Amino acid sequence: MKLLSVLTQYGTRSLDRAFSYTYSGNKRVEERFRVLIDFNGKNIVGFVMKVSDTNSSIEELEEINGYKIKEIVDVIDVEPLLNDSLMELATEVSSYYMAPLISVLQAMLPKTLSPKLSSLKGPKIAYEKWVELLRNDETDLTPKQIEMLRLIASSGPVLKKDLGSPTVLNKLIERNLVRLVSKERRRFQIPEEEIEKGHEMTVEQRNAYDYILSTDKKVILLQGVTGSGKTEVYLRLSEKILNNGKTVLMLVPEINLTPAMVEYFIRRFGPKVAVIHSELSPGEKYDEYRRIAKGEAKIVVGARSAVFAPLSNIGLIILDEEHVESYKQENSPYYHARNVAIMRGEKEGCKVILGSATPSLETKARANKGIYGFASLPHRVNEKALPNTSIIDLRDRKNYTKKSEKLSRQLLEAIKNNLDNGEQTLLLINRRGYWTTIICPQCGHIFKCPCCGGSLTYHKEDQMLKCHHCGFVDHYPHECPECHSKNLSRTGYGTERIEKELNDIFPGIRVARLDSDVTKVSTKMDKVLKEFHDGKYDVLVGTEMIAKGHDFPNVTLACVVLADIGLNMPTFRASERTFQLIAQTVGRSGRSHKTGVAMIQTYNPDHYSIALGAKQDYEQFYLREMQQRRAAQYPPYVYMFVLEFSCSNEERLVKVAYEFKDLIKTENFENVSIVGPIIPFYSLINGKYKRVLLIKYKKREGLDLFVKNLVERYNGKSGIEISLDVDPMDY
DNA sequence: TAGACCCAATCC
DNA sequence: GATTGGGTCTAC
Repeated sequence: MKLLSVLTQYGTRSLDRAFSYTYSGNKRVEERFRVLIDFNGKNIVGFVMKVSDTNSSIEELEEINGYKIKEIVDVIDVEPLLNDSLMELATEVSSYYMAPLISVLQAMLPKTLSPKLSSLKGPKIAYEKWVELLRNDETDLTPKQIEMLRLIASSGPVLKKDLGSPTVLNKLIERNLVRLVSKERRRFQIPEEEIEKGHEMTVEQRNAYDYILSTDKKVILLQGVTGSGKTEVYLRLSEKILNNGKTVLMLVPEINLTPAMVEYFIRRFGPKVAVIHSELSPGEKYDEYRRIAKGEAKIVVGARSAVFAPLSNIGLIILDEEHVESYKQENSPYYHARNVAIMRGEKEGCKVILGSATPSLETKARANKGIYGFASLPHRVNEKALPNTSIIDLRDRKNYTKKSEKLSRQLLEAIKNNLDNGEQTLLLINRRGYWTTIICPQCGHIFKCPCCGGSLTYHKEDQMLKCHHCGFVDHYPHECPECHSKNLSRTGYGTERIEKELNDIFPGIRVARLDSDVTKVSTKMDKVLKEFHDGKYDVLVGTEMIAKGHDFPNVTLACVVLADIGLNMPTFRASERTFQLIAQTVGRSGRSHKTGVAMIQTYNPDHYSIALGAKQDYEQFYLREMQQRRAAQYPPYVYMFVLEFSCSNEERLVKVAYEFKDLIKTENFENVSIVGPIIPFYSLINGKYKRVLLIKYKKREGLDLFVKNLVERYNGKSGIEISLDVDPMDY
């Protein structure tokens, strides 16, 4: 009889431990298999951590351990889900982020392999039948049979369904000339692109390439301005690594937003590439996962979760646009792919490249300190000058015309100019919708989301009020629910209204809009981008997503319509985000032969993130922002844990949050400060109040375990839920 | 006094 | 995460 140590599928802190089960059946069970277990009267999925043989009876085992032991219901897998190296990585991630191991495993594995009940009703492996040649002997065959045999002989294994007549085939099988083989069908096919040779590298690219290969630093920041050709360096390095017989892990922020990067890799490396894509069906994801695990794919291109791709023998990990926040998972286990990539690099003994035009302060600070290596590409490949950028002060009435309160005189002139010249314009407004605030001027009622208290935005397209925070949707109100006044005041604007305004001011203008409302239909994004690229529109209005990674040669004007939106966000990264957004948008203009123009409209023209963003002066921005971070004690000067307390009883919630704070304080950790309990921006969601404690520290040892134990002890008690986020992006 | 409701304990 | 059992509140 076998004794199994099993994690349950429940990713909660109180259950972050193994339970004992027995197995006396004759299926293969090993570590890292999923098993079906009866847990407290319910069948759920468990994950085997350990298997041992025992000669004792169940009764004896129960006697020794002091608890009942059940037999598992069934074995699910026929081979382990993870290799040693990934299992170690999971343990490390679980311990760094203080998250239950099972929740890390669930985040690592594709849906169909995940240790949870829902994975079992997912699609199974798709099989298809192939016909394989055994003996090429044409004696005594009819012409039909010979024809088929020749086809199989000349083209290798053939899909059964491609062969036609099954009677003819059956004769061949009967005579032992061919046989049927079942093979896993790959549902996802990489589009066939022509394999492309590399470009000649510039001197700068060559230097970066040589440095990266020769340095003994394990993590290297590759800082290159937009258009400096980081991609070619990635491709060349990948080529080199592949030639050495190793594999490459290429991480991008979001596949949909960086189709160009994927295409480059496919064009250069063809079928050696596996793409992990958010739009793949679960079956397709599973197929790609298997193809990687079996070693058929040598390069994996994918977003955040691809950092856990089952590649073996990794020679290089590249994380492009390392500053982008989508690398951080927003729910448990709250991991950051950059950090996990570095952990994995260490484990695999390979280098990790972090690429960006505007690196995160954390990364830049480490590069400056010499913890990371540093390579830079300071010039655009085609030696094209950066666009001519102006900041437009929206406080100054001189900058307005009668035509618009949102688009300045200078901007309208520039758009007009571009229309006349047949050149294209990019307008970035980092907010969706038509009206963003709706108030009753009679009684002061503000339309807010009943679930989370966020403000409701009116969307003209479907004439609905929407909450961008929690997804709540309501009909558009024609009167105030409190005083029934029909005269509602509507202010604030987003992408939809800029689109409308352009159409009003320039009759006949061809405007396309791109934001997450449009891209809900998954094919829409590609379509709009392609049409804009092909010149079917004069202007593209959109949110952040239009500023990322695209190359529009005919865009000679790029404008941030309201640069202040991000500045007012309640996070210590507000300036950093604003700078990045501006720098990125400016970089979209004038990418081919024509020199571009960029405009930044703002009410804070003197703010350093805006002034320096317009100049694309990263180094100055870095220095200024580091001073701010130091003064306010934020990363990278300190590390942070964020504890979010949530409870339907506000009084009790506040009490526990203070209690918690006091308990940590009495330990007198060195260089630890606790901010709060603070009332977060969204402080009431679905009837649950929220409070947040911010723990800032320099040395983690001791503090981490103390906090973790405290969370474990308090979580779930008195109806209070506590979530723990290590290295949070906000606050 | 039943049943609604809340909370803490338990799961191998 | 889901279930259970005990304690307390509440409506008739």
